[in-house]
Amino acid sequence: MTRDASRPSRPASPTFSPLYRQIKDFLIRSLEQGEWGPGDAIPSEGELAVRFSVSQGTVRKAIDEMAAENLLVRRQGKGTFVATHSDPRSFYRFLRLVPDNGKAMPTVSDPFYCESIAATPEVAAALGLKAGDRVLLVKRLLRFDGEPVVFDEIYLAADLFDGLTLERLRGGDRSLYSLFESDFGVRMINAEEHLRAVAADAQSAELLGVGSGDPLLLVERTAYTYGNKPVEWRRGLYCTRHHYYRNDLG
Amino acid sequence: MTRDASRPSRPASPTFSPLYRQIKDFLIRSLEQGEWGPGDAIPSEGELAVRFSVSQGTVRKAIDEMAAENLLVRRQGKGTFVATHSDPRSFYRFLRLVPDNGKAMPTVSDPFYCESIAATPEVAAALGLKAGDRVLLVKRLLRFDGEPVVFDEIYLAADLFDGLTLERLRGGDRSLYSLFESDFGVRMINAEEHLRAVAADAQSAELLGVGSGDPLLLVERTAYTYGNKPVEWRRGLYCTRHHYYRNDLG
DNA sequence: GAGTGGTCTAGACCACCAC
DNA sequence: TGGTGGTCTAGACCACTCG
Repeated sequence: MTRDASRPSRPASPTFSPLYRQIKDFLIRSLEQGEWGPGDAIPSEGELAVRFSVSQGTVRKAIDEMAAENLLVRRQGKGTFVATHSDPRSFYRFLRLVPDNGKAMPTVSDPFYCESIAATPEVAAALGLKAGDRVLLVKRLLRFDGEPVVFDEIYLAADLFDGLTLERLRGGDRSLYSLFESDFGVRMINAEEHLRAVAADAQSAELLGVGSGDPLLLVERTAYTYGNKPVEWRRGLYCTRHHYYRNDLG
Repeated sequence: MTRDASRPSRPASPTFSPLYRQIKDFLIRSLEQGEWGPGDAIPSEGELAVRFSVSQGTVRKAIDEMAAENLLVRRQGKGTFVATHSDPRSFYRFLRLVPDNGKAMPTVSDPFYCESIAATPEVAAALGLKAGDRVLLVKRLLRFDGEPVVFDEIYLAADLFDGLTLERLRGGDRSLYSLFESDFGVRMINAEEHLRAVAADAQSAELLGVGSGDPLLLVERTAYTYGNKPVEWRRGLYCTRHHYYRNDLG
């Protein structure tokens, strides 16, 4: 890694970062550039140590942090793998809705609208675009055990999701993020949600089978890919009659 | 630590846990028993290594995990300290409400009720008590910049908070958890929240200055101390007209 | 048995902090 | 100046997985 030849010496540069940090950054850049795809194994710790001319412990620390951030998944005896939304273990990783009776219910996504529109100022700001830029708007219902529970309006930067159509969305029973990942090479890394209580408008009430004016949970989500780049903004209305939004505070 | 004298050998016991795990467990038990109080420094890594007859790296791994779980706080050059709710850095650590305009507002807790009551089945279940056991009920308003935003009903296991009165609650401008920690030796470690959208009842509407039937964010929280023991359950109604509940998804 | 991640050691030096 | 956490090394052995 970037370091002068006389090993034990340290650059006193103001932008100094430790070796394991440089390795981590390198690995993240490699993921960004698709060096290894979702689900693939990355090289073993030993091999990376040789490649970077550092000890295995240093590589380990870099990978440890990335595993803690859900970028990589370690599997003892097998290797270290690039995290993927296609893995059942993290299928609806960002969905915090839980039925009151605890049972894990079959979740079905039912998209019914997909068009290219001009970004509103609100959407443009969230996605780092200019107002009027093209974005894709997807509308869908999420059903738990048949019952409609979430109405989502999903905005996507059009240039990243070129060719996305309602047909492709309605294809398999994968999660949206799984499809984005495999078909468009866009991997959602983390997200931030803003929650509010609002009164149902006529359309949402109709779709969710509640009365107009009934309280709904409004969930606005911005989702980020590598480099904290926002690539999705969604506005979801959750019916919380028989479900709740679960959050663990550390 | 528990391990036979012939060092390199490993007990093949079915309940084997690695050395750093045993050290971590020991440290947690020490915290539980008040060996070191909130804000205190724990012994240095070197000293603990000697005490447990392990290398510093092993102690380090134990402490690393505890720091990641917010049980300890590392400060380079100074030492490792027991986390505390009295520290400004984690004053309202569990409060996720944020004003729309981003400004950090002065948050004021205004308790107006504190009585001992018999636990309802719901409260008893949450706190691991029997229905009818004594619990303390505290009601309070939370104001942001003078404006009432949260109405909390807080239930506490009576035996742990003996002597808690409205006067003591109204004392300083510390957070509740800071007071629980210093006055009753009960430290909140983590919590789980269940969120729903509900319609305001008459009392809540009055207190929060909204219309009866207006949508409010219902936040039910169970808070745990060491050993995942539930010690508080609260029902909060959040007015989300000018504030939102912020959640980061990893 | 070969390869991978998981644990552990003993020792080195650096960066930060307080006195 | 001495003590603390932060980084890094070189090497050992263990536990798990798979062919």
